[in-house]
Amino acid sequence: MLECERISVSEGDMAIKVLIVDDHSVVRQGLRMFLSLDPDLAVVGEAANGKEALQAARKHCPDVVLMDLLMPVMDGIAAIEALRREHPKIEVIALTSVLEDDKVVGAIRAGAIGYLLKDTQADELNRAIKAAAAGQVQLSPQAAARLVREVRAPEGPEKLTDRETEVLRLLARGYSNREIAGELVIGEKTVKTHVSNVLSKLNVPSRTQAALYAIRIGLVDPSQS
Amino acid sequence: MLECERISVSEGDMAIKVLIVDDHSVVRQGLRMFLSLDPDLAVVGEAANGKEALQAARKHCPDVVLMDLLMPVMDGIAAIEALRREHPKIEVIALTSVLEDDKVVGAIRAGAIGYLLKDTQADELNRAIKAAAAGQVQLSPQAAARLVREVRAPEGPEKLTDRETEVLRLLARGYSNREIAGELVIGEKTVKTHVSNVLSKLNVPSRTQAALYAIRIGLVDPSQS
DNA sequence: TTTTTTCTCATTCTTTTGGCGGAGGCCCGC
DNA sequence: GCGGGCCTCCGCCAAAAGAATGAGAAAAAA
Repeated sequence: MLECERISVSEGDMAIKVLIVDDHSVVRQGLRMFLSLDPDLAVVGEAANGKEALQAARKHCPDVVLMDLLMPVMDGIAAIEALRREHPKIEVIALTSVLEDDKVVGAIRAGAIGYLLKDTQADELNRAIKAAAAGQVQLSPQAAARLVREVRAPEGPEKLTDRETEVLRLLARGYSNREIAGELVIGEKTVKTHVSNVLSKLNVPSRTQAALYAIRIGLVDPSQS
Repeated sequence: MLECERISVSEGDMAIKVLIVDDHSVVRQGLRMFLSLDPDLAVVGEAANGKEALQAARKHCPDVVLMDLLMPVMDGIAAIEALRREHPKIEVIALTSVLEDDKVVGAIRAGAIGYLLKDTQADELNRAIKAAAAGQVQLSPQAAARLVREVRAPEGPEKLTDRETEVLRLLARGYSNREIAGELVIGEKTVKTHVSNVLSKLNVPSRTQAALYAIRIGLVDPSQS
């Protein structure tokens, strides 16, 4: 069903086909330059967001995908999931400029085999790609550190207590801590405690993301308010 | 940017293009019948909810939109706001079965030029559409009464610039200022300026509420993220 | 060509948020 | 009776967010 073009790689017969996904064309160009120095690698396509990445993957059938995580239209993590679901044989290396705890875990969980920072040296990047093509895990040391911390936390959004759910509900309607405190007739400090617990349990870094979570799971109706 | 199909109206050259938005296909059919009796009017499209309405508006570029207020997915008032923001030249007539105080005001504030009940007579409806196309206000007497009570609320969200909209879009996906800055390749200070402007223009006190607004008007899809 | 808008960045200051640790009271199940 | 979870609150502290204002540059509109 998924027809991949049978490209004849210009150099060598076994070059690793790489797809670059990043919303900044500058970055794409930069990566292309990096990778072109290695005859074992062949950049077969580029994409500016997750959606394009899926299309490009269908068309070019790469061995490895370099995927930025912060992108418009379709976020990198979502793209990784979709990509892996559709093409289990394609390995994905997540590539970001900043190291974010939740992103690391999210990317790995979504199916990435590697996680590198954009300031990675050219040769390290090349090695990582080759490792990925061989199905070997390749993490930047920092990313690995973040990961182990999470690994032993078997994860899965923990259950919220009744009170926490209530706080989340108000939070997701745009209430400030003070307003929530007023509404629930408790102290603002208490609210902060609850909010902190909610953020930690949901594993999100900010109240806005907690609000988005609440909306996603239907805790609140965004059109009401 | 927004290309509208250059349709050649079957009858007459200056027929008023009307878009019907209602979640009940029966109602849509009924309205279509009503309006087809008048050669000056041409129904160019239908939509079942706010989101479809936005798409349909982009595609068909109507002169007047008949908008039901009670709809799933995207509420009518939110749709009016989004529609008016995107196409200031399109006039919207709110159409409901029941008269509700807050809905009237909300609809007008959102940018509707008219407010009619669904039991309106065919000829009155036609007149209202023509009036709306000419930029004239047309309210049902009852609606007018409710409105005057509320009249002096000089609100109305100001228009966001392209950049501000972009910032809002990211903000509504839970991005921090720093992340937005990284994504747009600008300084964090600049992002803060934009965010401040957005909050001020939307008249909301926090980024979370701005995010909720963005979701309400369909700027972002909460299920993606 | 002016004028206006937009985008950019900066500084300063206040408020809000969020993390971390501790603590007392309460109720429930073992 | 005794842990354990839950709710409540406290303080301290660092980071983030937000308001207010100014200002240069580029682009668009007049």
